[in-house]
Amino acid sequence: MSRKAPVTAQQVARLAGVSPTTVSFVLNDVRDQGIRPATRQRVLEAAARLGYQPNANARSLASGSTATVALVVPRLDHLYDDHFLAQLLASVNAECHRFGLKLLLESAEHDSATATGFVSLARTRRIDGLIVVNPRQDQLVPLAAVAAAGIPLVLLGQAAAAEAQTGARCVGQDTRIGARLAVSHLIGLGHMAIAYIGFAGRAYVADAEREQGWRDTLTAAGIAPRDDLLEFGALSAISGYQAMQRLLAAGGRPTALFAGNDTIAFGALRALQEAGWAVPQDCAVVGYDDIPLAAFAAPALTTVRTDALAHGRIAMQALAGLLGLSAAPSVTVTATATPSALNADANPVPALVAATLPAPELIVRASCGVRRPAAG
Amino acid sequence: MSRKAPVTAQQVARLAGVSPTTVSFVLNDVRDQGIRPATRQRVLEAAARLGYQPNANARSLASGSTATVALVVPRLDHLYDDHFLAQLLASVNAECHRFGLKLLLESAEHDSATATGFVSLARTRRIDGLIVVNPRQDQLVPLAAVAAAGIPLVLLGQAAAAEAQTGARCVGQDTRIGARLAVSHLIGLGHMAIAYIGFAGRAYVADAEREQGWRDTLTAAGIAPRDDLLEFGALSAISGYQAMQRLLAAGGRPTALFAGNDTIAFGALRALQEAGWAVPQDCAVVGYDDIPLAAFAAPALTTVRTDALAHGRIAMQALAGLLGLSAAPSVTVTATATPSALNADANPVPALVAATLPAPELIVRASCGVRRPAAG
DNA sequence: GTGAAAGCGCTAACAA
DNA sequence: TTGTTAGCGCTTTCAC
Repeated sequence: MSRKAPVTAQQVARLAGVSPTTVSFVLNDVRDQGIRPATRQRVLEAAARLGYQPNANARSLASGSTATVALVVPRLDHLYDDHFLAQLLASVNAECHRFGLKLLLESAEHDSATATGFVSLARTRRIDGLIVVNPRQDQLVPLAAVAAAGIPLVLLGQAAAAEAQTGARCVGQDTRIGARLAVSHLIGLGHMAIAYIGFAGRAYVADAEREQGWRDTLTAAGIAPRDDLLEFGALSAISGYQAMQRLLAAGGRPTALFAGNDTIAFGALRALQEAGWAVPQDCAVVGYDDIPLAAFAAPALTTVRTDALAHGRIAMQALAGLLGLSAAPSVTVTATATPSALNADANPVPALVAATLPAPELIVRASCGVRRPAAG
Repeated sequence: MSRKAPVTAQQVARLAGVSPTTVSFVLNDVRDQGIRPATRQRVLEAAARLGYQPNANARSLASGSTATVALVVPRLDHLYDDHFLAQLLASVNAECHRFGLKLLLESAEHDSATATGFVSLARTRRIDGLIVVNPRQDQLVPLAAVAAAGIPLVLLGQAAAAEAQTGARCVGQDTRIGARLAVSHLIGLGHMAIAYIGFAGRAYVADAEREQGWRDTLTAAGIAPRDDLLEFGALSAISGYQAMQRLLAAGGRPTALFAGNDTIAFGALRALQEAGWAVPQDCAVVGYDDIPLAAFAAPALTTVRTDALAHGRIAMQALAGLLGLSAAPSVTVTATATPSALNADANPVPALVAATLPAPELIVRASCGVRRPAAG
């Protein structure tokens, strides 16, 4: 069956015996036009009877806003191993809903530094604003240009420091804090030979920060960070497995490991086990992220929990603020469209993001050598 | 800084000394208009110099197509535990790129049965087509209406049977096949008391099928499926942990477990371990999905691998077929826009999806009681 | 080969 | 309080 010709505002207007303007006013809930309740009612009924749904493109073209935002992630296949990203995605999406916004998903993996997809998304007016997750260093310049062009932009996973550099709103935490939590706990347990396995060879800020946190905390405790206790994996368990094997082969004899993420920790646990090392007796292990399976590792994994959902939520709220949306969308009746996102004026009022990111938290389980508390 | 007034096709036309029409022809690569190479060149240069990016909304309004498709998932927070979904998302996105399409992400969790978001997406012309993942039973009627309205629709995770019922293209496998693989392997190892833990209380087709596969395979082998060896969890590890505890408490004394997914298997392993049961000696365990951590469970998890990436890829190819796009997009120069997706005519040629879904595969590791092959 | 002109369906001044 | 009238920026038919 072929597509039915869609119902237009014209038809609704005709059926209700009013002009298209009135239909537009009623359906967009323009209050200060003082539409008479009876007229309003008539239009609403006509729209409902015809099953009218406004054409989003026509609306966007005329109004200049799309009620759509983009979430740009470095690579979507990180989703396989990066639980933090999965949570981010889910919470950003949920928050979008609350603001009546649609979410366009974009991965930056195919973009060269010159022709970045997010720039084009913004310039083709497909979206009203965007959130960029963990931008690479070489993307900061094009991103600054996007921000300078007045396009609402939030950088997620970038500590506030980047705000001056890029002119974009930044939501993120210095993950050195989490690293400190993990490493100082291990130091407190008496460990001196604490290894670190990074997850991205310093390509991402978060990884570099975590390594720096490891260094700083050791140094502050009067322990020299040893390069023979430093290894790099990727995000995956297998990479952690291999990195741990290299660490063991190098002969540095770590008594504890701080893994850049939980998935890597899983791989490391296996490598240790295969090498005949008992965890935590021969080597304590601490991970990062508190993925759902962390509590189900053998032994259960001590890890640093950061609130990914809060990150996503706050980033989206910041973006909504830049877009000039602050309240939840009013629940509109029947065929009425989602409220259109109004463009912020020049120099939008800086969004007050009341909520702040909760501090990371160390979740102590069996793998670091303390008697295990309740599972989970 | 406020938003710069965007460059329009008019300006490009002026600079190139041609009409807007010609600009449109050149930039859309309209071949049969026989644009003179010199003119073409002039337009291209003007566009590049001005940094022209066509307004996507205007283009969609005029052409009727959006070059955007939606991916509708039941709930996005399933992403925390459902690795299959993560892979689906990544592969659908990657394939979108190849066709020059944008991806709108939509979760169906907020939709009541009456006002389904995907219906409105399609009717507001925000998208050219959509892929719906694991539709619920009560969504099939609205989905059939979408298909009947001529909107390109692919159902993912729905075996071909649903094709007649919904009028939509269905991409999926009967997961009874995978269940059979797992259960018959256990039977082959001599197990008679084989338990099953489902992941969704039969709410989703895939779960019901898996349970049915468990029943059928047992029955075919002359073993009566026992209700005291049947339990239900959710998708998560903790739910698997609890379900396994209930199974143990019920006293059915299973010698093997088939878990509805790997995450549940992780939970079950922990419950068994805490109860003092050795795996695989006292109870063999087989999972489903082959998540990246499956090989790193202790013991390494035997599991059924289905090719999620292929599912996503093929679904997207099917959708592209319905949209009348089949080739990869031509790589267009500089400022040229993405090729617009042409609407399929009435009664589009049924897409020939050459690629078929690979059959599920049993990955044998240590947890089912066979000497463990190489890790990974 | 190229241009003129008529929309696509909606919004929003400005009139009435 | 409502209707008239221009566009928004692009595509596309038809005439030159």
